[in-house]
Amino acid sequence: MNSRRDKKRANLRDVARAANVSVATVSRVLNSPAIVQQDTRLRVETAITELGFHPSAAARAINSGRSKIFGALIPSLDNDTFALTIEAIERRLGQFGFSLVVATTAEVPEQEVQRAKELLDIGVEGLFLPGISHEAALYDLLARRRVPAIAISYFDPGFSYPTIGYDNRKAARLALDHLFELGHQRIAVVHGPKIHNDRTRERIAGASEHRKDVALTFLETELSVAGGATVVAQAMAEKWSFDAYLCVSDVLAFGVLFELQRYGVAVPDVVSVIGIHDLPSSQMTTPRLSTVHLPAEEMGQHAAEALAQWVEDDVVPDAVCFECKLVARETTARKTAVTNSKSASTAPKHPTKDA
Amino acid sequence: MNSRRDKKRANLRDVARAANVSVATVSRVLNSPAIVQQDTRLRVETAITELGFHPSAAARAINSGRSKIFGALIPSLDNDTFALTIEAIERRLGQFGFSLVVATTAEVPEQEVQRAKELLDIGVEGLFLPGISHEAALYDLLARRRVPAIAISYFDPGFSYPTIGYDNRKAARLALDHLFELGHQRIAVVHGPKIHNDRTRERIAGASEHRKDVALTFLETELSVAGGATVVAQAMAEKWSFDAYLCVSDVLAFGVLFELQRYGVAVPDVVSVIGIHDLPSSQMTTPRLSTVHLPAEEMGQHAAEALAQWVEDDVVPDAVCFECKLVARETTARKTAVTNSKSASTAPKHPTKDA
DNA sequence: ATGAAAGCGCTAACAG
DNA sequence: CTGTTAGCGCTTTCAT
Repeated sequence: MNSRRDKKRANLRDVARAANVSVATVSRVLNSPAIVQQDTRLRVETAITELGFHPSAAARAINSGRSKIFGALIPSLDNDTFALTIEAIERRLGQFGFSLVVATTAEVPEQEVQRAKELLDIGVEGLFLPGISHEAALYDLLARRRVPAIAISYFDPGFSYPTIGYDNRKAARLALDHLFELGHQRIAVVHGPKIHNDRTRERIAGASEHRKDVALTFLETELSVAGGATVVAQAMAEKWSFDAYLCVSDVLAFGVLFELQRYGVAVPDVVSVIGIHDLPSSQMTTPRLSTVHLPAEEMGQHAAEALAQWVEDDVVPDAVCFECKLVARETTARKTAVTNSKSASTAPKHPTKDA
Repeated sequence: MNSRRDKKRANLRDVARAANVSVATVSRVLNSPAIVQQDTRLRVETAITELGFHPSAAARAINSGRSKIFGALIPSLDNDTFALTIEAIERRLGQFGFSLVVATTAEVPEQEVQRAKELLDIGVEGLFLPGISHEAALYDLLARRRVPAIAISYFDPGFSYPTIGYDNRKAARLALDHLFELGHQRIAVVHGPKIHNDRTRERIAGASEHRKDVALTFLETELSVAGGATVVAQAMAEKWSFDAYLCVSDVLAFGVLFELQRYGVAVPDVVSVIGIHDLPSSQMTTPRLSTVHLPAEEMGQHAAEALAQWVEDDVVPDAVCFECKLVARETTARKTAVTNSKSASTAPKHPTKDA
């Protein structure tokens, strides 16, 4: 039978033989063509193309100890939260001759460790991790195997690994300040699970820091569009009344916005909604989502460069904090004096406890 | 200075020495533990853990000729079109001990070839490609290097590589039939660039096949939410009047829906909108998007299994066509007898030419 | 059941 | 400038 693996690839020796040179010379035209004589080089090059020779990455890796592969451990590609950043990383990495293996962890810590092991086993030279709160086992692994890692989407200059991200507290503060300035007082802070997600925790903390006269109600839900919708459905059912929803992630804001509209609550006339992230889709909702812009692609690019330089030149990257800034679009507006809402919230009872 | 690369990892020899056995034995406990005696195995195993030994993937690859890595060439991770599928592939692949390197091509053919080369150079054992229309250079590459590849999101049992996907024509036909049955006659078919995208072409073809009494206007735009919005903006400006928008991709449908709403055009009362794909977000818009469901994750899983089996057992996978089915939600409704639209379309002029 | 030794495809001294 | 020769870390006969 004619298997795919019938004839084997040409190797250095084959090329050397065909070009009548030594393997070393072939290796040279591959790696430093400049130092080999014009005609020998040409001879070798034709031999290479004629034999359809391609150097084996494995063999190269075994010698150099370098795989030229990085790994990224992310919860999911589903919601756009990491997709943009991953793509930015991948693109930039390509320019450095690195490839990226993506491993999704579904935000399950044990799976994260497991996947990290697999990545290290295939020989990745470094890792991108979201945030800094991970299993001790993960950090043990990294330390033992001396694998460089960069925490992204998070900033903490004091952390043992470089963090390249944004000030998540500030992002939340910007959003809250905006709502406050518009006169909103009773604000629902919608967020995903705090556990295993330091970005979420930081943003919640940022909102909490706000010392002014606002009543904050923290509502935890699944980190998804559906999760955002759930929160609103609950608020309507319980007849909670909020001036505004501060969604700690755009993804949640989408769900909140859509569900409010489903209930016929006018946004922003009756209720304001703001997110954090500025995903591409946030410009496309109706009304367009107000949010805090996180420079995710810029961050991805920088993280890629930083990790590449780290393993290439052994320079440990500095922590970097990218500025986030308010993007006030159409889902936030000044609070109207009288709440002449056609919404279901008839009893403006204010909840005081987390859901 | 204390570089990261100071002390080197333990290797087989180190373990062998520590356990007082030969390297062959260590290799055996690694690969076929059953055939080595209980106590020697234990001795070796403790040595392994004590030295923190981890086999080098590169060395293993060089011997086996197997990298246990696949590659995926996709246009982008940005819009969700491939994100779900990629994630499904990645997950399933993990269970087979394979990793996935993702390379994005921005739908630029030359870049696709370039990225494919890079993937092959790092030694991927197989490739996932969207659809079947790619540069001849890409197929040359695959043929010359004898790399298995599976075309996804597309179905053509006669194609030289296995296709695992859906009947894109049928998907479009389902959508169009639905609109027709609701009484819509003047239909805008919104699609991304036909060039380099056979899914788009097939869906357009599927819509065109419809032999009944409908007036189809094909509108090409960028394949993005913004692209969908653009089409509507243009239609409003030109005062084109459509009963319905058949968007060949949910992504476009989002843009169309949002922009119609921005213009105050009631969906579905005045205009119906339908997409194709059934992305997660399509359940979350207001009103919820009618669409044709494409089982993207199922497909991804199957493609992953198929490619894994192909390289493991040398069985060329069969082409598989996953069923797509109409999901009539809230953006499509029966055409009202009188078009009492509050939209800007005052002159129901019907365009006859592509934009 | 275990060991010795020959590679796998390539890089990197070291000679010349 | 080019060739010779050790390896890199592991798998795999082939003996024992």
